[in-house]
Amino acid sequence: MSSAPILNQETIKTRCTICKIRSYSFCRCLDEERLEKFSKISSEKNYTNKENIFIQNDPAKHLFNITEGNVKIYQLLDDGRIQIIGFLYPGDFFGSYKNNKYNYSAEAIGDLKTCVFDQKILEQYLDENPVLAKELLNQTSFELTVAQDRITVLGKLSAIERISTFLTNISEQRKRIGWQNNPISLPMTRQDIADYLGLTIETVSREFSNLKSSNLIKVISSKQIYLPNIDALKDQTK
Amino acid sequence: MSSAPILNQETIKTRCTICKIRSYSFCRCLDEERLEKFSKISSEKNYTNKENIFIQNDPAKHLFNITEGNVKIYQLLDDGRIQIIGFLYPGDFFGSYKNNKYNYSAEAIGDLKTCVFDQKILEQYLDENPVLAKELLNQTSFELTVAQDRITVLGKLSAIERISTFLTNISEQRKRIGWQNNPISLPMTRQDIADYLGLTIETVSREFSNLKSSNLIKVISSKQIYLPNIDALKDQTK
DNA sequence: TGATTGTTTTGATTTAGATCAATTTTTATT
DNA sequence: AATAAAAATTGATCTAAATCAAAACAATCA
Repeated sequence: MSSAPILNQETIKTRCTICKIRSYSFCRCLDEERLEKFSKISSEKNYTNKENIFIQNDPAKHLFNITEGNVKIYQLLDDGRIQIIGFLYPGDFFGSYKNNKYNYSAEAIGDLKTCVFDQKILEQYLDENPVLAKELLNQTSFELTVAQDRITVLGKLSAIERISTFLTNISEQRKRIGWQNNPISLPMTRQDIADYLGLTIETVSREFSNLKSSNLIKVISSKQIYLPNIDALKDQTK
Repeated sequence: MSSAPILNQETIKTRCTICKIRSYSFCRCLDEERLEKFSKISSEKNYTNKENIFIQNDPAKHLFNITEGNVKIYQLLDDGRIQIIGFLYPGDFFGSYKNNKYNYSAEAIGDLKTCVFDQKILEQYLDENPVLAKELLNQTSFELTVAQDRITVLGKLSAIERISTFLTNISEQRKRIGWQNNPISLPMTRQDIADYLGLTIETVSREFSNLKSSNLIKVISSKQIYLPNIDALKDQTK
């Protein structure tokens, strides 16, 4: 019986060491030794398409890290209007590591695997491992610049500019995490894209058609888009 | 001659200990002893109305903390369109503590006093004082939620909703830092408000007039607004 | 004090994107 | 393969906010 916890420990240790997204996730700053401890304070949790991970204003108890799949985070207004704050990909974290409530709702797009941390335990771990606090600060600062860029997109860009920006950004994000960046796969629906860009589904659809007729995109399938001329597409983004 | 550096040191120490905004700024987490060291790695720098503190894409060398006055941070598109990312008030920090370039431009609104940190020196200090790293992480996380809320404002709210949200947010921010929260002073111009809310100056002006005729605001002077019924104004924000 | 300049307001017109309404296409189910 | 359900596209019309234009108001200064 005494071997059981050790086996378990080994299994947990393995989870982090074999994790495919570690190299571009916030845990990349931890060495082998620290990682072993870190494995123990996290656990795996999976979700299926459209499953809610948490909703806005819930008491914030967890921080999540995507290991596989995609997430949309969004805010709902009381009259039903929705604004998608962001689409998240493997290596991205979401939830809250500190605040008392979640600032947005989170929903799985397709099958999703996450690595979950209890907020309080993570905070303790941060105190003992300042290097992780600094890395989280780095990543949060980067998230902030992304959010600021989005403010400009929503405040100032036209529909065609928003969509061109969206497509080129996705292509760049794919390149960053070492995925195929052309053609790009769009895991979200056209409605999601509309709710992300502050447009209606009809406008998104029309602008996709326009880009298609100007040969700036090639719609392989509605969720597989080839960008024959990324530079020309970038010119559309102003 | 040997007394000069000591005097200087005393002066610098005094600067932090007598600082009026410390209680709501990121340095609030430091004790007396640490604060003394902290004083030495920062310096004071002042600006006048419309003076640029830095511009977007400049190599990021400094982090600034507002001790007195207001700042607008903004992004410029190449065709001259402008989006104001945020208006900053005493206790707010801006610039960059890590990234290689500034993500926005920063300009003084009126007379401005700042506390300036060299990025590299601050980063060293963070390594030695994890408590400050955690506090910066907390504040940056909060900034991120503010930016996310702004994404929803710009993506989904109508003109009248944006302006009502803007006014009630300012009132709440004033309350938070212990200032007069009604009437509120608006240090920025109507054009600035338009560029902040993704609207034109004409639309801002018209909606101010509408709020005036529905008795939801009282324009004491163009930059002094009284909110006779904040709850009713909040209803406008949806 | 009046002249000049900058800021804000108000009015008339235009337009980008929303809304309303069908189709068409894709995906899932039996 | 046929059917149903969901997602995406296309067309016609409408509208909130932009644009264009002018006047009113406020601040600065010689």
